[in-house]
Amino acid sequence: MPELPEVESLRLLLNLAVAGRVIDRVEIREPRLRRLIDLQLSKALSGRSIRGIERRAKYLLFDLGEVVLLIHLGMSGSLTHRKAPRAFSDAEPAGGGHDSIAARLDPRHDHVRFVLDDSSELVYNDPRRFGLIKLLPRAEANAADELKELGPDALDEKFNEAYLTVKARGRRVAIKNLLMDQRVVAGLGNIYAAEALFRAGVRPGRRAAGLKRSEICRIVGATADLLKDAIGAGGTSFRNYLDARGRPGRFSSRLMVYGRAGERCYVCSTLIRTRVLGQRSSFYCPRCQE
DNA sequence: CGCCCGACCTGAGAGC
DNA sequence: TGCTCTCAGGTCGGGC
Repeated sequence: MPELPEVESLRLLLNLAVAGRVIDRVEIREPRLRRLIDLQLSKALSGRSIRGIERRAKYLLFDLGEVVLLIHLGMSGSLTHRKAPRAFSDAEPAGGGHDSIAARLDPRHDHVRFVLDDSSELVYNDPRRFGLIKLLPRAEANAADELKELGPDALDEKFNEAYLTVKARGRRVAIKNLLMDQRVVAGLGNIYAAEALFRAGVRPGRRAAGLKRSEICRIVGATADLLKDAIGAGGTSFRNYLDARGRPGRFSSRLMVYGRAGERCYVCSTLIRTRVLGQRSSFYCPRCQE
């Protein structure tokens, strides 16, 4: 699901929508995510104000003062901000509502609702329940198991040619798998690893250790450009990702290889191929990528 | 340590 | 229509 651009787009919208608001209460309808949600969450969060929202890799960190709320969307999670639920008499006539919010989200998978002091709510919806919602004491946030091993953010200056050169040294894994290893570089998933390699002109199956200096350099540059473009477009909606307003990302139409097996490369018209690497489908153009 | 694989879940789409 | 099969944006833990 959401990779760095989707989470970052979400963070920006949520900061506008809910920063400064106070959490009145938290309703947990389904605590069984990959790990059980702490049922004391409501008690621990009620009355706290949301100072701001940060991002590390694909994790959102809600700054609540003494504590930090860590949220990961897994493969299919979304977090949408909804205005106060309408009174029954205001409801849309049957068949009326079309465009709006979360119309595509199945309400059966609204697992957690954070009700705010203006009666709006933040709803966590996640059909596959691979996500994570966890509370951390502020002082221990950086040492949390989920965060302590993360490499530099893919948009960070620290993710540069020298760094990737060192990390690729002696590594026999495919470069795509290396890019998806969150301990090496944080934020890339299956879509953006494939897209970055297309932009860099490097095949996903190439062994990391066998890359030329110039290729490493192009991968780093392509990754940064790609992520900035994707964030600017509000991320990618391949299946059902929706942003905080319940709208799909606009980067989907700009994917060059992901999900395009058998279609023609937009650059050279060669058929896009697919190959499984590390149990994930990889897409590439055999002509544009060496 | 590096690497590979299955597990965790539900739903969409393809094929019969 | 309905069944069965495969696949899906991510981790995590175990085995070698």
